[in-house]
Amino acid sequence: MNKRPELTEQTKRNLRTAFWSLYAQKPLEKISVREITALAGYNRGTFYLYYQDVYDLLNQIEDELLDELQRLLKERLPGVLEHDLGEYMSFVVEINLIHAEYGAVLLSSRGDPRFAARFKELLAPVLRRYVLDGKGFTDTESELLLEYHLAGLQGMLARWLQDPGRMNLEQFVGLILRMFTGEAPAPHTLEQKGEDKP
Amino acid sequence: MNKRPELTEQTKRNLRTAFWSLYAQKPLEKISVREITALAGYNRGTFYLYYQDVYDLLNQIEDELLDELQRLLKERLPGVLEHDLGEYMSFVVEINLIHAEYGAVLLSSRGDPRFAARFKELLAPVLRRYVLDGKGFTDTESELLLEYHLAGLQGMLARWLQDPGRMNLEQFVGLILRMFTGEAPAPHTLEQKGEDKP
DNA sequence: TTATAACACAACATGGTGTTCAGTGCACCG
DNA sequence: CGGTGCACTGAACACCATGTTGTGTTATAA
Repeated sequence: MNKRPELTEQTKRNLRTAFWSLYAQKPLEKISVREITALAGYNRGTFYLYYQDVYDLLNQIEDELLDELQRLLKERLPGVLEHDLGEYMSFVVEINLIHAEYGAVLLSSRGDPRFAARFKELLAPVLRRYVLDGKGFTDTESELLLEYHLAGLQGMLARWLQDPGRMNLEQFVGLILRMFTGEAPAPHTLEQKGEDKP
Repeated sequence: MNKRPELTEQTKRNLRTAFWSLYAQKPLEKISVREITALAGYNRGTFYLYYQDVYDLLNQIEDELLDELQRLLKERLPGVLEHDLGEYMSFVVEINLIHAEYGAVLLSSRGDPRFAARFKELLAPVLRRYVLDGKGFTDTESELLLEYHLAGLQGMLARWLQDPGRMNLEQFVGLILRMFTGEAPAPHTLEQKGEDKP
């Protein structure tokens, strides 16, 4: 089986594209296999050659995104300790910006809470180390504060992705770091635009 | 119609209880009307006398919770400005604790993102005023930071509700306020247990 | 006592699901 | 060329949930 990988990949991609154009419009539970294949121009049976059901299709999209995020992070930033948190978060945000079409939906309130949970799990180790470790928190305190930062970051990222044009990447990452460090509010360092060079 | 209000209310309650015991176990999309009525001991048609479908049932539960939350807040804390943020957040957390069985599920990663969004909208005005206003933030900055705090608060609350026994209410509210004020980490003031009396 | 609200029971058309299987067209390989 | 096999079609299948409807039964409120 799979003698023509490029053809099958194209078919899967077509189905995925069709699904996504529907998912961007309406909730998952109202999307049928019939609709997807009709939109993509395939027979309904073809869908089942590649996916078990609609949820499986969404899962595969999510898996790919998360895998790529993790892969890129490990590839370009091997050993987080050697880099600073700002560089790390910059890269996280950049990657999300590349796939903004997906992330903006999946992380939003119309999205999939399970995807958001997995996204947060991916960032948890870094935040734990940089934001919480060595600050003398109880285990319970750490866990709760970690959740605060993870959920907050995810929520703010989702909102920024809705319209990234309103604030540039450097300023946005600055906001993130400000929340991480618990710095006293000094927003005017952010208000000045331009002059991003160190 | 509705000549016997107490009976119909009991029936609706029975259906809701049956639904909830299913929702606590498995995702919404795998819960059928047949299951609910079978568990509650009614005919399937009875369900449609009171609810349009399963989503309608969930929505009614959510509406009731949010309405009660808003009602209690307005009733006991009329005019937020006259009270301090600590009192307000204490009360918010208390109310959530009362309905922990619902909130812990609805706000969790297994829950309903739309409910979480509505919950956040309810708290948005207070946070905006107390945490962000008058600090010189840009509109865009305010909106993003507000989302950070709302999402963070909601996430941390959801996690705390999973097992409220691990940290008492005062300490938990202390954590929340710490995040709001962006105070420099001084966790040891929280670590001391007991001595909750003022 | 009687009207009727609350609910049961059963049947219905509709539509999605997941599977199967014979058939078609195209690509690649000898 | 011509054969082999893969990707896909088309149609049918049984199954199940949906939402609705019509006809009952029962208990209670007036």
